[in-house]
Amino acid sequence: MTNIESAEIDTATDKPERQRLSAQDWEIAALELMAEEGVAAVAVESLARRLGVTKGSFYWHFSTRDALIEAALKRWEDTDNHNTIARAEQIENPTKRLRELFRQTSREMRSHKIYAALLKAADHPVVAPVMERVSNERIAYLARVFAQAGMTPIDADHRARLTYSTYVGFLQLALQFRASRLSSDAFDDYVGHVIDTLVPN
Amino acid sequence: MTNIESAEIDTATDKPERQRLSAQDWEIAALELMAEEGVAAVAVESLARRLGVTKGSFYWHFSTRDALIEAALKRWEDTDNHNTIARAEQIENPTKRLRELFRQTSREMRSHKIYAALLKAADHPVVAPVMERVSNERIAYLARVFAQAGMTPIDADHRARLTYSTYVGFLQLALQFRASRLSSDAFDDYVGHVIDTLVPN
DNA sequence: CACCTTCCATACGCAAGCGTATTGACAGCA
DNA sequence: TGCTGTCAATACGCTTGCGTATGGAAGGTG
Repeated sequence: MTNIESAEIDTATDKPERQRLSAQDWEIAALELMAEEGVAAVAVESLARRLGVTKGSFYWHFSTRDALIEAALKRWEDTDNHNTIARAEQIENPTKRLRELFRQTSREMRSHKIYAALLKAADHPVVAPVMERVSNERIAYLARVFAQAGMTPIDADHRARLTYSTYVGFLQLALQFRASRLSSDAFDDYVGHVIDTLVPN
Repeated sequence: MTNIESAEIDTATDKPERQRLSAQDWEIAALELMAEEGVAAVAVESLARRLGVTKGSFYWHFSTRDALIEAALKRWEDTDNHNTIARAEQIENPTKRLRELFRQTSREMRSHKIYAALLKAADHPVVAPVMERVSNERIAYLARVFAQAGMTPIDADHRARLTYSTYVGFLQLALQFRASRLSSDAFDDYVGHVIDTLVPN
């Protein structure tokens, strides 16, 4: 309707960006929404509004909603996810590496928010395999490091599972209801306690 | 239509129970469905089908869907929930009580399934306060016991949070994707490791 | 037996969400 | 300038789920 003007004024929502969109744009927006409001909130028309367009655009880029979610998760798995382990891998000493991994994980919420959102939607056929892959990879990695730190294979395996459960549980408790939300200092203190309890020696 | 016969034959689904329903029946059925398929699956018409009636019945007992969920959760909180702590309370020695609490929790899935379902729906305005209450109660209880077992107040608090996170995380990992599902023996072994790691002495 | 209360069925309106079909705008290139 | 490919708007149909309105059946009670 008012397209000639809107090329200049262009306040679909209020952001002056607006150009034609690519599949990537949709995927990124989907991840953003997922982090904030969960997988269920990633609805086609809702996302479209958010991007200042209509469904007509979406279905040009993706054949279906699940296709978008799948693509978005692939992107997340390939980027946000891989880096986490890769960065820790640089530290030689296994024990130190574990400590650093803990502290590192306790910051940088973005990727964790997405993981928490996926956790709540683990029954969804598209996210289930992703979660299974990611979680098992991480647990296996932890087990390797615990073993390197001197634990027996079985103990390392158990400790890895325990540690990862703690991580998952913490995400829920902290992100969901801000009830058990700690102050920054108290939080560091808590992380310290966790490290002392779970990391050998 | 075929009501005269159905009083005798009565196979709405296949269970020969069928009588007129009470609010309780709906609440219990709702909890059952929640445990199996999550809060989102608790839909009025779906539940009605499950009970062999129609919505007409439901809206006589409850004014709204949320009212049902609220009532069901209240029931859960009052029964399933209270017993857990009460039963452990009988053991004198704090350390032994903790061990027993762990082992006890590692069985009897029913109530835990519901808790896991609630966890995934913690953003729902009706379940949020329930979860907040229940979780905080349990964490506070754990902290008390850890303190009784000889830890300093601060450490007891941290350990309680850590322990409860482990519980929550385990629920997710175990119940959601059967990926990291263990055999019965291996599971007992794992629980042993958790106890050794988290329970003092 | 008449009647009232309790429980339930049926039919409807409404919103959200997915997916389809069709048409339009615009950019780049011939 | 006209053609073509890319991205987007509009309008539609379908399903699911909530809630309402209204009438009917069945059991107890006077």
